[in-house]
Amino acid sequence: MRHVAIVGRWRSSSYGEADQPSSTITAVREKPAKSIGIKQIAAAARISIGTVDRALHNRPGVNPTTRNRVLKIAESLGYKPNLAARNLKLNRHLRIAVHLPRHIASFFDPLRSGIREAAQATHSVTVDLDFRTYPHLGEGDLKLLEDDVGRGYDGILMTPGNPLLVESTIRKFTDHGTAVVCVASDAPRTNRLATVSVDAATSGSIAAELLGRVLHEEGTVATITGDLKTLDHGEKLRGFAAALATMAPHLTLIPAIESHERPKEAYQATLTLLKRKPRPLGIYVNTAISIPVLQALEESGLCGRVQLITTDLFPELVPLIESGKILATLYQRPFTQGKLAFETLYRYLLDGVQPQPVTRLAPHIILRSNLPLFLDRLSDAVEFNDRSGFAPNK
Amino acid sequence: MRHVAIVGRWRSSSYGEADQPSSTITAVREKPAKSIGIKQIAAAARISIGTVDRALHNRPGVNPTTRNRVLKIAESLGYKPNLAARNLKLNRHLRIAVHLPRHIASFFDPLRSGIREAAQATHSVTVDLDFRTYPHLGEGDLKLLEDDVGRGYDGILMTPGNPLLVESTIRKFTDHGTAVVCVASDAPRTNRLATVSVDAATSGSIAAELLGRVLHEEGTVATITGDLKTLDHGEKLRGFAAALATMAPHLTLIPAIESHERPKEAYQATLTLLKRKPRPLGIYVNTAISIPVLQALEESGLCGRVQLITTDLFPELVPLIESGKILATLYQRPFTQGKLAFETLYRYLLDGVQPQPVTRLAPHIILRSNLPLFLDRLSDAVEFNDRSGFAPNK
DNA sequence: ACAATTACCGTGTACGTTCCCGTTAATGCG
DNA sequence: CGCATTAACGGGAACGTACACGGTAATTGT
Repeated sequence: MRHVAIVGRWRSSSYGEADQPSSTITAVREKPAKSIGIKQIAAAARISIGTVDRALHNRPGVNPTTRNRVLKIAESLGYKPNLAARNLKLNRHLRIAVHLPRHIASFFDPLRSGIREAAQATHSVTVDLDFRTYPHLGEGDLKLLEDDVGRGYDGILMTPGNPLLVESTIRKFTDHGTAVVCVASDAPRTNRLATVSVDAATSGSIAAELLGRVLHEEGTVATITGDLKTLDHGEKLRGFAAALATMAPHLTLIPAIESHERPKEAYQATLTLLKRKPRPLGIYVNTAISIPVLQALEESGLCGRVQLITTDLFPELVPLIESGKILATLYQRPFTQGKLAFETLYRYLLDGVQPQPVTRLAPHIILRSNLPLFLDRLSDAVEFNDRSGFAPNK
Repeated sequence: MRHVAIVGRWRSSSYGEADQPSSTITAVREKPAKSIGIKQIAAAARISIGTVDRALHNRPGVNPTTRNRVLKIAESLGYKPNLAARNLKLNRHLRIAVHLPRHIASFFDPLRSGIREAAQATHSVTVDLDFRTYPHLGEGDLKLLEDDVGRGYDGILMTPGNPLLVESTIRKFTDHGTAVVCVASDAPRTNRLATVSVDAATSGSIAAELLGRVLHEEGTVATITGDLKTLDHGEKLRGFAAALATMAPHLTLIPAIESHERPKEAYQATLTLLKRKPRPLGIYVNTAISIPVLQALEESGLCGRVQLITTDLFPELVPLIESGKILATLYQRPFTQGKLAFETLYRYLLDGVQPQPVTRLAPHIILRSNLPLFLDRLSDAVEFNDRSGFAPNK
């Protein structure tokens, strides 16, 4: 596919540049140039707009000589296609299914909001969003997915629970021409178009570095993880262990404790953990189920004495961070993840932009000092503004 | 101004919800409903599209009875205006001037990129971006601004150097109908529409909290600031001092040292600072001019022994973070700031959405462990993709 | 030589809105 | 009653593009 190198619309002027007289700033025009379109090109080339259209889009049936002439003129005139007209003509609507678990709501609700926000910001194309919800990661998701295979969606957004099981389903989607974008977790070695997630290994590394910086004495640290079947949790632990070895050699790691996302298990595990000798100096909880851990700490009277790093942000954590009982929490930015995932899918479907396969964003390190900046995100479950805006002007 | 409550296009279905039979998922339609427009409303109401248009937009010349009827029908049919068609008809182009200093390039270049990216993502409306550049914050910016007052811009993006001086200029712009959005720094108590910036006070607080957590012994910490005339730097110091008092009472603050953004001054100041007794345990550099500070530390052989927190991210800092000579740097996310500032201005100009006056984003805390995730942003000075995308399909 | 094929190009319509102008019917006033 | 005024509405052109279709000239076959 050929492209004309279109000169952008950006003009710039300088002031006080040695090699560029400041008089150049008078060169800016008062009124924007009459926007030039396919018609103006046709007039300049003395041909019809149909030919211009064919030439610009590399469609067959146009003489290579005239095509080049058109491309030249288009470039010299600074032609930029009117996207409103284009989108109006080929009246597209995108149909996108969104498959996400209900729990943990503090994470997936804002993720959904991010998707909605991005979809709403989409001017000029109507987007149909179909939200599908299932109880937990890896519980009933496959069945729900399979139901949508034949429905002719343009794309779907999903969080793969067990990457191995969804592979064939993803293939079915792509075979039907449906683009699949993973969000919040990856399903590598599948046909998925792209993945947007927080870099899990880095989350673990940050936790290790923070603990290493704060804890000066020699000792042990522990991790409490959710379910090791999900790719993310294993990645976090690997990052944690690796960073601990290189950046905090004075701390040794107690083997990971798996809580299987059950509060009871997490609570019991923490209690037995605190009875160990020597008692761990720090704990890294890499799942959102951190409240039972804190409860166990509290009941043991060790709340201030064991440094704690948690994951995600939800209302119950706020007072604990404010009081210093939690050193830091690693915020996985669900809203941003959703927004980015949608934008990736959207640009692929509409502009054909092949996205980079994985987008890894940096988690936010939330401390006591920057906590206030994140509090507004907690209450925006319904922040979506549905006034569709009839009035265009004023 | 009246609005019809438009039902959104989002559908949702559940699985395994107790009070919602899973059979509801079969209710989704295979093909998207024929998108309904002003014409369909007219047909349903047995009137012409002209009247429908008038009714929907509260234009005069329509009987209140029929207007209400139209609004009812529009709502029941789930009418959503086709923005592409709208934007095509009222052929808008936005003209926006962007006034930013050239230095510090590591900050303002990505900020410009963010603006460009957001402007490019704007489908369906052509945006003219005029970049104006002046050497430094507060040097010649006013003159350049005044030149643009009468040019009829729809909006301008700027970084106020000295907030007091730009007040009258901003007023002139708004008097001419030009919306002003500040980015990276604020000009409070002026007519500016909105401000997008990193919360400076929080930056300072984070620095203090980190130092307080890492330094256990009693001692002193120092700050090296740029120019206290710019609002941001003062805010950072206030945040630093406040957080130090509440969260790290074992550390006492040495009065701020002003470097006036000159490397030489920063270098000298650091040298004399290091000769003090007791020697400071930590230093917070709240401006991007941190290299001279590091040089002074290096020459004094104290590089690992004094905890250092810097600001922003540029290539020279990378090895210093990797080697642990810098504890952390507070990244002000220029790209995101630019993108957000543009989006704010855009949504106001186009949709009339009154933005919230200040948007404060959280700075990223860059440590050694999460540094790799930020490295790609360093090389994207020319990441702007200028292929304007002729080919709509495929 | 003429017909058939092909390569190239012009024309027209539609997309959904906005907005101007024209039309109708009702009202006001002398 | 006749005419002007006005409220309420219909009709239609345009915005810039994509694309189907029809047309013309050039090329080929016999």
